[in-house]
This record gives sequence, C-alpha cells and structure tokens, in this order.
Amino acid sequence: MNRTTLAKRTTIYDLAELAGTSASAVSAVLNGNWKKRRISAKLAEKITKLAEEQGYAVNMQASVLRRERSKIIGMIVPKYDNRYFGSIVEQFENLARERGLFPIITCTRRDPALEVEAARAMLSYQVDCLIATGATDPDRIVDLCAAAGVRTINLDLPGSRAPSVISDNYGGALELTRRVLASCEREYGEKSPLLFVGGRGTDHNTMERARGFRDAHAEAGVAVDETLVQTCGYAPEKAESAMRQLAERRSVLPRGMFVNSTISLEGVMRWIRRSGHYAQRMPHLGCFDWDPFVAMLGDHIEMVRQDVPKMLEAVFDIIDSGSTDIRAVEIPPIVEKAG
Amino acid sequence: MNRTTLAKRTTIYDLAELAGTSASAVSAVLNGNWKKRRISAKLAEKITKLAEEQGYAVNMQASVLRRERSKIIGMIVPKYDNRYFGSIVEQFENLARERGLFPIITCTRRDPALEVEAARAMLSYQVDCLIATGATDPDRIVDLCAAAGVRTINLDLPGSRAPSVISDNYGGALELTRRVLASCEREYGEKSPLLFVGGRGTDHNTMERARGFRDAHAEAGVAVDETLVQTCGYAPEKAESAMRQLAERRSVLPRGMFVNSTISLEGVMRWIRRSGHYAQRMPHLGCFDWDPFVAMLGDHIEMVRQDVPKMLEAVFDIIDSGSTDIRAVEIPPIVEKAG
DNA sequence: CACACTTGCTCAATCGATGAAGCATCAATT
DNA sequence: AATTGATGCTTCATCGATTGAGCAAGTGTG
Repeated sequence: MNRTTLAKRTTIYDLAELAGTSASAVSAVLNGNWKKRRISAKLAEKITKLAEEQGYAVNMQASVLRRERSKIIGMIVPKYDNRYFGSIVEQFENLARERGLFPIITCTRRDPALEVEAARAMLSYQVDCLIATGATDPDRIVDLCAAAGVRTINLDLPGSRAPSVISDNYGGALELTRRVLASCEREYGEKSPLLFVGGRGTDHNTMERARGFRDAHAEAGVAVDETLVQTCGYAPEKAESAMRQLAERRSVLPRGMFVNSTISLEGVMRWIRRSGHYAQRMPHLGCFDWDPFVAMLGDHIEMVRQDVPKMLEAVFDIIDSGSTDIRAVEIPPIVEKAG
Repeated sequence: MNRTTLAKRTTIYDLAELAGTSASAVSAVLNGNWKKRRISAKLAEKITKLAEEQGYAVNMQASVLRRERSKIIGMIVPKYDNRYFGSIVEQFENLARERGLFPIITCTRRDPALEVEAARAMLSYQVDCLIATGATDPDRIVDLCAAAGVRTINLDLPGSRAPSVISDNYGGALELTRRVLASCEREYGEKSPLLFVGGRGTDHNTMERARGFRDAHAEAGVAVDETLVQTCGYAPEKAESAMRQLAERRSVLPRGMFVNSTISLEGVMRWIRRSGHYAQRMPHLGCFDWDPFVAMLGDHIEMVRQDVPKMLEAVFDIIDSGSTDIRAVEIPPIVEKAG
C-alpha cells in the first residue's frame, strides 16, 4: 500500500467546480433526491454525465457520518467450512443487497471472545443491524448492540433478548431419528438404541435435537443409552476422538448414529474408515445438516437440510417489519434421503 | 430498524466533557498516540477508564474520513459453496485482522457485472486494497481501482495489470492426470485417454490445467481425444448435462476423468449415479480441488488440494512489502490420495 | 402594480475524529 | 533575572457529504 499511488479522489466539490454549480446540488443529484430539492432535470443530467466521466464514487465514510442510518448490515458467522453457513452467508448478501443494504460479514471461529470483538468492530462501523449467527453467547452481543441502539437478530442459535430465527431442531431430529431407527430395525430385525454424537451439550440446538432423539426412541419403545449421548463439540477431531474412546469402552457398537452436523460427521466418517470397526456392515447414519457429497456416500445416510432460504427470509421479514418481539421463529428443516 | 431505539452514541466530546478535558486529548489517548502527543499517563488512564465505563466505540466513519488510510481491506470471491473459497475467506480474515486491517468480503456469484459493482462499492467504502479472487475480468477491476489509487491483487485467477497469486495449475494438473492415467492402466492393463470436464475454456486456470492434462497424456504416449475435453462451465448442472450429452454421442465412455473443481464433480457424480453408466466399474477420477467428503467417496478418486495458507501468505507478503511487480506467484498445490 | 407562490438554486452548519500549531507552566541553565 | 527547553494540554481547521434555511428570479392572481 504505497503512498505514491494515492491519487486524489474526485469529490462532489470537484464535480461542482466542473459543472459550475454548488456541491450541494451535486450531492442532491447524485444521491437521487434532486426532485425533492428542486434541481432541474437539465442540471441533473449534466452532473450525472460529469460524475460518470470522472469515475466519481461517493465517499461512504463521509456520507454515513452525516446520515443517521448507515445502511450497513452486519453478520457474524462461526465458520465458512460447510454448506450450511456458506449458503447462509450467500443468501444474506443477496437479500441485503436487494434492499440496498451493504452487508459486512465476519467469521468468529466459534470463539466467544472473537464474537464480542467482531460485534464491537461492527458497531464501530455503524451497522444499522447485526445478525448473530450461531453465536456462543448471543445475549452478550445483543446487550452490546442495544447500548449503541443497534438491533440484533439471532440466527441458527436463539437468544433471550432479541428475536431469533432457528430451525425446528426438535422436529427435524425427531424425524431423522425415527428414520434411522427404522432402517436399523429393517436391517437387523430388532430395535436398538442409537448413538448421538457431536455438538455442545450446552447449546440450544444440541439440546433440542437430543430431545427429539430421545422422544423418537421413546416412541419406538427403545430405551436411550445415555452413555451413547456424546456431545463432544462440533470439530471433526473431537467427534473422532469421542468415537475412539467409545470403541475402547465397549465391545458392541451401536448400529446407527445421529450425527450433529456435517462437521462432526467428517470426524465420524474418518474414524469409521480408519478404525475398521464397521468394516462388515456400515452403521445407519442420520446427519443434521446437508452436504452434496455426503449424500453420495451411500444409502445408509439420511440428512436433514436446514431451510436456509426460508430462514433468511424470516430474518429479513423481521428487519423489514421493524418488529421487536423477542420470540424464536422456527423454520422446519427438510429431510433428504441420500443417494 | 426503528428510530425510537436510536440511542445517542458516546463520542469523544462526551468523554472530554466527563473527563474535563478536550476532545483532542481524548482522541489522542484512545487511538494510542498519546505519548507522541505528550498526554500524561494519569490523564490517559482516566480517559481510558471513562471510555470503558461508557462503552465508547470509535466512529470509524469519522475516523476513516479524517485519516488518509482506512485500514479496510476488501476481497471479492465468486462463491461460498466449496471448501476452497471457504478457506480462502477464512484465512483472509485471519491474516487481515492480524495486521490490524478490517476485512470486508463480498460474493459475486461469478457474475462479471456484480464483480464490477462490488468493486465500486468497496471503493466507496475507501478500501486501501482489494483482493480480486477468481474474477472473471480482473483487469477491469484493477483499472477501476487504479483510478482511485487503490492497489489490487489477483488471487486464484491471474490478471495482466496487477500482481497475482495462483496455484501451479499446470503442475497440479500434470501430476493429477499422470496418476489417473496410471490407475486406469493398472486396472485395465492398457492406456486410454481421459475425459476433461468442467471449467471455462477461456479462463487461465482451465487452460493451464488442460495443458497439464495434455502433456501428461503425451508423456504417457496416449493421444488426447479432443471431443473429451469438455470445458462446460463450473456449475454442477452444466457438468451433469455435459456428461449426459457425451453419453448420448458415444457408446464407449472414458475410463477415467479429470474433473475441474469439486463443484463440477458434484454434477459428474450425480450423473454417474443417476445414469447408471458406470454401474459395473467406477471411473477413475482426478479432481482439481479438495473436499473432505469427496475424499471418502472411494479409492478411485484423487484430489489436488490448493495450498490456501501459502497462497494467502503470498498475498499478504505482496501487501506488506508494497511490491507492485506485475507477475504471477505460483503456489504448488498438494496432491492428496483419497481414502 | 403589488403580492403570493413556485422554481432552481446556494450557503453554511453539521456529523465525529484527527493532528498541526500554539499557549501556558514549570524546571533547568547561564 | 533572563533565557531555553521540556511538558501537558487546548484550539481550530479539516476530511466529504448532507440538509435546513434562505435568496433571487420568474409566474400567476386580483
């Protein structure tokens, strides 16, 4: 970033000079309210042409400083390493731009300290609104933002102090577990409890999914084996080592598993292949989250795909309506059959 | 975004009032150069404490407006739907933050018009530097930025008017093709030409990879079948329909394929499964790009993984050094065996 | 012709942070 | 006692865009 190239940028003052008018006329023309400001169409056209020729671009910092709304909308997101968050981000950008908002996104690597730091940075940049996606401590972020008069919406994980948009985790997990239980029964001719692996035992989604998992067992008349509920975290390494330890402790492994995210599935699959424990018969798997290649891994896998388009529509509905009721909107996910 | 919540934010003037000093003292303390400005440690401490208490956050718009460098660094990226771009973005954020830069990223969906629009938006936000990742028309972006005195670095796809950091596409493709040719020969006992599918025939990467593909064939003494070079675009649907059409035209299908990205592979795999054409024996596949689940698809797949950490280090080396030689740095990718 | 109204623009304050220049105050030096 | 120098602050212009207030000229009305 060398100084020598620092070409002076064209400002409204330069354009005013060239057009022989005032800066305020230029400003009015270029930000579109020249009609309201009673600028003639002729002058408007002249200025617009000049701006084009000179390659003028507004200085947003100056503009935002003066206005009271920045039209910047922020999002924090845990990771970019899976399809779920990838599509959330992409969809977020689309919908924001459709509304003339400028999206800024930051990845916080599931680190609570980084989440707070990122939220602060966004506030410094005067975001009008912040979407906290999968935040470890959403309420903390809401409080920070509230102090600055910035509204927040929780996405993926709910909070208690701002509107939230989440998947119907219970419903999705219930259905997914039912299916895995059923395919196990179909293959082995008898019912048996599944393994639950991945996620954080303390997060809302994991708790709800575990509840669905348990209820599906109850429904089927199968007792849940609590030693098989492994909320070891999302990271592949954690899921892998949870599997390793489980295998060391027991001689008989579960015939089916509920895997709480594709990220955890990565570790589970790695372990399955490396350990050779399921070399004879693959376990029946249910994965809460979708990935196109996971879908190709074989017909022993079912997936629940969270409905990202609907979730983001719900987010922007809340933004557009200005609603502030603190409740969680639950979007039903889609159960996809592999293959 | 309702107006009623628009709490007035704390400014340096408020803090100055509370501390009984001037705004400039507060500014000096809070932006860290109070020593240079000869503010006493005592006052510095007082102001710092007050700022903390009041939950003060700088107004970046005001700060950037005044300074001559914004410390904002922009990146445009085609998609978030694969691991390659995902890790680029994540790594970019990390390295930017390490340097005290504020990263802003925008996804342009491989749309040239959106690329230009996004670049303009970034310029409006006064980025100091822009990384154009996989841009369709990088030179266009460089020109836009140059006019505003903003430097650009091309990533993933090279341009002719700014430094570029790319993978050694030729080398990676050469090695990958060699391996696929070899495994085909191993299985079938004879050499045969591979299929090349995916990518845009006009982009540098695809051309270089096709060159590696051809040279590997030449090396092995296999004639390339030019009707088997299908640069149909990256999208899964395009790869899928290219496969379909190919299968309609010929009775014998290639035994192995070079697939130009995981995105295209998605379409290829879908077609393979749906069409049943390779039901007897799976083709040997080489995929230019890596994905953890692709790696689990079977031992008939080899992947080339682009070295994202090294690529981004190279990008920031260029930024840090302020170098402006317009040359492409080629980073060797890593060949990964599936399984 | 006087008055009001509309049209088409300009002036100047403002947003919040920054930093060059300047002004006291006090200690040290001749 | 007078001068120099360091220390610790304050004052004020500035960055570029926005916008309320205001002014001049033209149009219409009674």
